[in-house]
Amino acid sequence: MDRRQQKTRTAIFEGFGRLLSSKSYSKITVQNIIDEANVGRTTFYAHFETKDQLLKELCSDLFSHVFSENLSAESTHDFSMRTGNPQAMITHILYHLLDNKQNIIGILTGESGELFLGFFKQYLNELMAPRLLGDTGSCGKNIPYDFLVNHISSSFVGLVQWWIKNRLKKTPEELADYFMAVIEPVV
Amino acid sequence: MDRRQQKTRTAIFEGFGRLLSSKSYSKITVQNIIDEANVGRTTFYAHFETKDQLLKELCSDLFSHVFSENLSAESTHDFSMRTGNPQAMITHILYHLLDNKQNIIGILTGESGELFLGFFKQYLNELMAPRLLGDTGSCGKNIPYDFLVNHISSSFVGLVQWWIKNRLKKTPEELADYFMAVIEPVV
DNA sequence: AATTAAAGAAACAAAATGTTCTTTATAAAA
DNA sequence: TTTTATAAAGAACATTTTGTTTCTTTAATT
Repeated sequence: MDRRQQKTRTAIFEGFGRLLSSKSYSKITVQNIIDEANVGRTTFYAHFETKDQLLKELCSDLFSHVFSENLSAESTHDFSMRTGNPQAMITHILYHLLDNKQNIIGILTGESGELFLGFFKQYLNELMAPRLLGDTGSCGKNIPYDFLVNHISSSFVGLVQWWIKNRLKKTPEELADYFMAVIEPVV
Repeated sequence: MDRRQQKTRTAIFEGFGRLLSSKSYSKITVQNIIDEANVGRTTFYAHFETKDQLLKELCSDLFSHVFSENLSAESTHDFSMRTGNPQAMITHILYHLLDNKQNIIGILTGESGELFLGFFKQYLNELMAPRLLGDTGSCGKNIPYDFLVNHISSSFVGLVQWWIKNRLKKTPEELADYFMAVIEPVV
């Protein structure tokens, strides 16, 4: 793919990311993005149909990265999280949120954090929650399986919200402990 | 207060509510609201500074109603939910969501449901979660109290999301059972 | 019936949107 | 290198939305 396209795409993502940590999604205009990314108007619309589309693609980028390596699919060689060891998996995801070159925490901290966590939850529903639950579901208590999946995802989103609200004053390891404590009885 | 103001305010709320069940918040323009509510432009701006302001006030209206009667504060004479009996409390809230003349389910079902559940969570944090937890916190496991409060609120929001996603194909009683099953070990 | 306050209509500048066209720069292929 | 093709920039445009203003009409309170 053309290097120019790559550069433009990156510039837009980065500019958008910077804006998102300083103002809310709904208040960000295409004009702002154009100015911040320093690209032409035409160029923006050549890459993204709308601001909403940009948002979606950014989320894909962000979260597919978070869930990538080892975590998704069976491609993993890391036996520590192949079966069991949910603790490791959770810590892993949280570090991924922290780590990144991209601006995930910045974006999540901004006014539109909730919006992103909405997308995040979709990924959790597909990639994390089902791996925490056995195929079994919980305690045979007659609770729908997808209710439990949803519960775990919601709880994880809640965890992240709490973490951010408390200005990251906890390590991923501590958080994993908390999470397991409230979720373990279910899985 | 002047009846005219009341009528206008109601007209705007209702029109806005109708719009919200058919299109997403971000795509709704002030012009749409004006047309739908059938009030003058000037009138709208006399009542609400911005669309965001309208949103906030609508949420206040909606959720303060849901949490009102008996539920909030000590003003309750309903001993069934004064202490304990969380089951009753949850069922109660869920019925309130269903019941209403207002369009809560419609709004929650619309594209901006998440947005509203964000506001909803704030109310839960203040009014529901702390009453489910004793003053004690959980199992003495060294987990921050406000983490647990947040966990419960997140879980409840998740429950409502799941309920809506499944087109309300569960009774509040059933949902309360599910909720207690996943949350009881914590409280 | 007189006073007060709200609603409605019309018009406005400013900003944002999405599109079209031309020119310039950059990458890939020969 | 030279050629070819394609992406980006820039400018201009009609539309739409926004938030305000001015003025008139209508309804409530006293």
